[in-house]
Amino acid sequence: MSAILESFDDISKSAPEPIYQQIKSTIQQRIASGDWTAGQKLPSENELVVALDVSRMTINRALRELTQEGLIKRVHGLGSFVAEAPRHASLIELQDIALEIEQHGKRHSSQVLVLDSVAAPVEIAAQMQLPPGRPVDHLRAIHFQDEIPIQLETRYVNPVVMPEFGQQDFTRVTATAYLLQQFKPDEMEHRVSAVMPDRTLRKLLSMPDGQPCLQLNRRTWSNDQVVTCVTLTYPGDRYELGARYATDEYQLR
Amino acid sequence: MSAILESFDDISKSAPEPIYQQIKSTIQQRIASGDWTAGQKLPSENELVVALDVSRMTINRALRELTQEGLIKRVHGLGSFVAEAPRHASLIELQDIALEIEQHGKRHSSQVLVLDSVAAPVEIAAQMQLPPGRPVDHLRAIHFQDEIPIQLETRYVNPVVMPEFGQQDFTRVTATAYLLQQFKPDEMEHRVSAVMPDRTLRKLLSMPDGQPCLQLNRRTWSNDQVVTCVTLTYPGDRYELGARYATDEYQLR
DNA sequence: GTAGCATACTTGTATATACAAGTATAGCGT
DNA sequence: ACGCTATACTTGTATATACAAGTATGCTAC
Repeated sequence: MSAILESFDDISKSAPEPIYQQIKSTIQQRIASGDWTAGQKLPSENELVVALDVSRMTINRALRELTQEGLIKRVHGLGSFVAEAPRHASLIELQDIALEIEQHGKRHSSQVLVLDSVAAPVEIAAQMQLPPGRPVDHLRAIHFQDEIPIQLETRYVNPVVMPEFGQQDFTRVTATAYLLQQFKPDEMEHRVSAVMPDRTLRKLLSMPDGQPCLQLNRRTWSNDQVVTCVTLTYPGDRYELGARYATDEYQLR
Repeated sequence: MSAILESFDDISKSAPEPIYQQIKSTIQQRIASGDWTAGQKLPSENELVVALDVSRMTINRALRELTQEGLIKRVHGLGSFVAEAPRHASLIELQDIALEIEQHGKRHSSQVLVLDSVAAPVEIAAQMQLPPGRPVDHLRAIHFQDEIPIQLETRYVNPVVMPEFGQQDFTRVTATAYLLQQFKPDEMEHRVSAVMPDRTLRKLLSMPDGQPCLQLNRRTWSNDQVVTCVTLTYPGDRYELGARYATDEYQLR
């Protein structure tokens, strides 16, 4: 029990990050690391109050938001518990494919096909809310899970916001991981569709004839500017997007 | 200004629903009805405090959660504003297809192909966490947007939880709408995949040869029981799933 | 005129407190 | 042995209060 509470050592009241966020991050890390396993009971709010010397409302907010994000489950009158781990890539969160693959116990590798700067074609310019022809960084890479191609990443990046992007080595760190380090997205848009691959795409993803692809298009904003827009293409037979979460309240709109 | 505040008439402190939820619902309705338009400024927290005679923390919680759900946007030091309307079906929320189609100004109709009770096949039983062979209600329906087929719905329902399901007329009200009236889901799971339609499916959806389908599988829990699991199949060329939302904070896990 | 400062208003976070309501358990009486 | 109750602990919600920090506006000094 006290072993669990020791995880919360580095909560600082004068940190730039708010306290409730620090608590959330700590719990997230413990769960992600496999340190806390599914079904395990978390300390009660009151235990955390005395352990962290923080108001109960602050802890309540942290745990409530974690519940909404599906990381923990709370039962009125009983306690808080680590939720079952979702088996699929999350549609909700921004996830680094390398991390995701490794969390499933497989090996990730990637190959950069293209990394250059191009004049934005009209569709891309429209997506990025830039005038057409404006230079944008362009990346095309394949990601492998145990040597099997599982994702084609086609990404455009606004060089005004991310000037160093073109100089990175994306075989060692994925573009997603790099970008997440560099900025904090404040808005995202996801679009999911099913498409048939052309011959090039089929070859790149080692796909048999007649198999569809699942395509995820994501735009990411920071300070009301589109920082990056990316198209992730998955072989339909090898991948599934998914999400599972608690619905504290849902709505029709 | 006061016209806006009049929307909050029916907030009751003794209602079974919590106050913050009533506030959320009120705002959601006003936005959904088109009453409040994108970009419009909402009353400040303090204005709502005096208007509703409710603590600021309660209002703060309502607005904070609406922000997280992408319905409104808040700017520190400036105010709260109605967010831009998302253009696509949301992956996050449970959406009634009839409503969604009508919100795009089109006409919705649907045709029930099958509505019966069957012994649960093994895959369905597994999905619904029931013993195989247990009777489950089974619905198969096509949804049309302006006479064009746009979604095939294949649904299984746990009759223990929803005993009246088999007796409904699903040409007048969709199964989603009916179920949403009947219970409050407390957990959901979504899986999205790309599949090739077989001949039957191609015919039902009036699809040309060689076109893939986007398939959304959703399970819905209430009180830790699977109430319903549904597979929604869309023609790949006529539909796109999407979501856009603010990321108050995102995380890698 | 303009730069800079003061101010008023906004949201963001944190606290202490209170009561309601759900769950499990120990212990009592029969 | 069985059922009921009291109790202790849990989460859920609501309030009043406080301070921090961001934004816009208007005023003042130059």
